[in-house]
Amino acid sequence: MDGSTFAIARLTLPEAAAERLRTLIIEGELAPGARLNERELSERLGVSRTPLREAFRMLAADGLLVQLPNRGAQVVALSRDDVRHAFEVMAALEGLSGELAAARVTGQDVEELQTLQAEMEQAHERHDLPTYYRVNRAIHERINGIAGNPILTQTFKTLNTRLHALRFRSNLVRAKWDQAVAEHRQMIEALAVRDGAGLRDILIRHLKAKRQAVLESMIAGSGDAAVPNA
Amino acid sequence: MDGSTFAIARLTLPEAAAERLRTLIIEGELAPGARLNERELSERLGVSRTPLREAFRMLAADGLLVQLPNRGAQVVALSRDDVRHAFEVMAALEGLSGELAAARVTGQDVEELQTLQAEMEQAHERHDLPTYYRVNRAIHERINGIAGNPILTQTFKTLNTRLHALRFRSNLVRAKWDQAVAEHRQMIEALAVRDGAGLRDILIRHLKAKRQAVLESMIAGSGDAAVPNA
DNA sequence: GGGTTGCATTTTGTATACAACATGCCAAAC
DNA sequence: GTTTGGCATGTTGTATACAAAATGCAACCC
Repeated sequence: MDGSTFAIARLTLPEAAAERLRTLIIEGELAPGARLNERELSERLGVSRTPLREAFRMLAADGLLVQLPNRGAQVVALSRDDVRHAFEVMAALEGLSGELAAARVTGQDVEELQTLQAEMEQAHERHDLPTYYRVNRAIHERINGIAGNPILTQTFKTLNTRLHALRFRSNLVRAKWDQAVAEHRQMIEALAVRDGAGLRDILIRHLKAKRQAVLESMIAGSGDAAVPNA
Repeated sequence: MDGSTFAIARLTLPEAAAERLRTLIIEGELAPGARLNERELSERLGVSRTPLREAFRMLAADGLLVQLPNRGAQVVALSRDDVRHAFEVMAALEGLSGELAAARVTGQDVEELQTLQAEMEQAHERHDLPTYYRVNRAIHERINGIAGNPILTQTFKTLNTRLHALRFRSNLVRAKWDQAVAEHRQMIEALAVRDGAGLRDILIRHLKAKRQAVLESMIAGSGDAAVPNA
């Protein structure tokens, strides 16, 4: 047996703190560029500074925070270039994911995806954005899972989390939404016939549209970030 | 001015500790699967447990350690599947790197790379393995730099560091060495004529050969790791 | 007045004491 | 003989005290 199949997930305190902070960052409670005071935050979270600092390290590894020596942590402010670069890498990874998934997909996988797709289209029709996002995410995670490469999944997830800190969800315009739903249908069709190259292309196109949406949601500006993020 | 141009690099204590541990792991001083006792290690490194724990978090993010709740940290033991997965992702990233580099390369870049290539071939001829590795690494970093995508560079580096923990350097056989040098020459030729697709293919082939070498250097076994690494 | 220097305050960095948890052993019960 | 429960020991987890560094302010000098 797996051995960890029945293990109950116990979140350590630093993990829990990191999770909470991640939410606060993604929801914009902690704004990009904001400096995080350790004492204040530890009181707000009801945790002492030691586990909080470990949480900082984890988030810094995720790219959500930057830590400056003797000057603490601040929330990253992604530049337009950062977004472009992240999407460039994510496109390559999605492409790989598509090829692998097409090679390994089973009939049952396709059925499950078609169910999800139907669910998503219903949400689309009744303008249920939250459900749409949830199912959308589920579909992508499913395809990633079919690809069967945990390192790929994890690498992709890290980049994705970083971008989520931008909170670009808000302004999804109708035309793009329609397009995204259509692309999703194409994905599953490509998967069903195991067309790896085709799926690859669709995923990359899909991601390019997403990048465009993210960039448009960002206020205009140069490629400079408000905060160093390397 | 840049502002940080004259800044002297001060390594924080956790960073320094992480760096030292990274070396110890890569050089095999700390064997895969080994459990790291905090008190003992902190004494050996002359550092208290607090910064050491932050170093652990950093290395865990790099994928060099796994941290089990209430059971401390252990050095990861990569399975053959892990290696396969990592190379799959790295190949996709290298391919992207090649395409981007071909699109952005300048004449000066090519000249510099040709100098490095000559240096490498000399090292190859006099069987100077350490120099070969150093220049080899420099060339790859150079190409990665030309691609001009810091996120790509960093993602790649992380995966590379992970694999280095395997210490596969030792058994490089003659035939493979010759082949690697030849492939390097092809890379630079492809770059010189801005053949992105060509460079992409060469880099991916190059990486596949490397993967093969790494897998052969690992003792035979199933895909299972001695230590959970997710 | 503009600039610099030194001090007070705030904040981060490190060490360490204490608490919680895991592990191995031994004895007792079945 | 095997299993279970409790205990002793060691190791990790957390809080906190103290040290070091950065920051802001005010006095001082030119």
